[in-house]
Amino acid sequence: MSVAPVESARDRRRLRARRDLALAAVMLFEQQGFAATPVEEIAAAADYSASTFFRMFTRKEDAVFFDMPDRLESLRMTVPADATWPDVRAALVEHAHTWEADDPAFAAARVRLLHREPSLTSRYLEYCQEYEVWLTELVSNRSGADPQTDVAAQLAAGCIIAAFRSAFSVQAALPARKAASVVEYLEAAFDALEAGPLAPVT
Amino acid sequence: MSVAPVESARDRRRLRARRDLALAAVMLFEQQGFAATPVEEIAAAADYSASTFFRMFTRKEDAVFFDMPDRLESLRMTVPADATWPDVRAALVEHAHTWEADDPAFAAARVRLLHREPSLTSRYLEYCQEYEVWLTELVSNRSGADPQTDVAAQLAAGCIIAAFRSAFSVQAALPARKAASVVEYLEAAFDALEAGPLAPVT
DNA sequence: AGTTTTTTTGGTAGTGACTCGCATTTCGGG
DNA sequence: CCCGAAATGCGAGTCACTACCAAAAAAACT
Repeated sequence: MSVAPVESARDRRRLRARRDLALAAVMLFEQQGFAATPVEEIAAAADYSASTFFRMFTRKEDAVFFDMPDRLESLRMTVPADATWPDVRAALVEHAHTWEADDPAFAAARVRLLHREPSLTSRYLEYCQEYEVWLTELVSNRSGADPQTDVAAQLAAGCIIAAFRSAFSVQAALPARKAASVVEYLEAAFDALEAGPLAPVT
Repeated sequence: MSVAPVESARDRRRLRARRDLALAAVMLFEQQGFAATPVEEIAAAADYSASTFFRMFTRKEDAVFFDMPDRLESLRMTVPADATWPDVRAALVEHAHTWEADDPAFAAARVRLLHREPSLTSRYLEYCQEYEVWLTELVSNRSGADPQTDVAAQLAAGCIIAAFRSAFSVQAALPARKAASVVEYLEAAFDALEAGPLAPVT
């Protein structure tokens, strides 16, 4: 058996298929809407069958987030279990940066699409919750409490993700020409979080 | 035409049907799981047809949250547009209180179910986002900014909902006998939010 | 009370997401 | 070059959800 974890030809083929299907999906969703685009059509646009689509993605929505599992995994591997807040902040900023580094236009289009289509928004929120669970564990490592029952840890994680989400949300709401990099909004959100998030309502 | 907004016999019948279907749904979901329970079975358990079920709820998941639209609406009507943070905090605590006031056992069971079943968790997160949108508008009223592009307002709203969610999450994680009222966890979460949510990770 | 009108309900048919098992093809390794 | 394993496509099946229609029930009106 082979020990090569990443660089097999099969893996490369698989990655390419996932990417092709994802690009086709995003394009079609933008043009005709999520509900109006059957999986069959997405698969056909990428020269695959619907069977293969569901072998690549467990759900129709997942095609749009084709790179999320890998990115989330690399985030998990990068940040040590005893990281402090500045570490986490820097890691998340870097995370957001790589997100749009490869193809800024596609990244922005996807963020906008994801905020327009309720089904995709819902899936997005599920991914955010995955981030939150990870962050909750990270935070509760320092206090030594059980992450499942530690209100303070869950609150901290939730607020960090709230900052994350607000950055993407604002970028998506701005017209393509006016929108800046997510990193800028994210830094602003983190600054506001550190300064006290309730400031504007107090 | 009638001007009576609430107390029509039709409305009462409708409310009762919704509640019966919801109770049947929650019970069956608890026993056999969400995916393993077809809508047909829920409807039959409440002596209705599947047609009627989908007339009452747009989605299968919505049955579990049958009282959410009303509760959210009453929250909107209660809190004035120029409310300050203490007002909002008090309103949300009261909101959480009424949630479990009628039937604490059912409320706790539902919260636990909702955290166990991914499909229900997803729907729950969508409702949380509705709260967030409302709070964002509330907060941005004070700053006068556009809620869609105001990072600070969205962050504040997200953090408030993070506190809300952490309270329910902790209650759901605790075994039925050990769990206290959600209000207690919510007050603790709000206190932590006011004191600075990043404290445990700094 | 009886009739008309409106609402509610259940049934049927249809679409599309998603699953499963199978036959065929394709591909990597020996 | 060949053999075993994995990838692909196909067909059948389940179920959520929608649209439509006909019958039953309730409300409204005389």
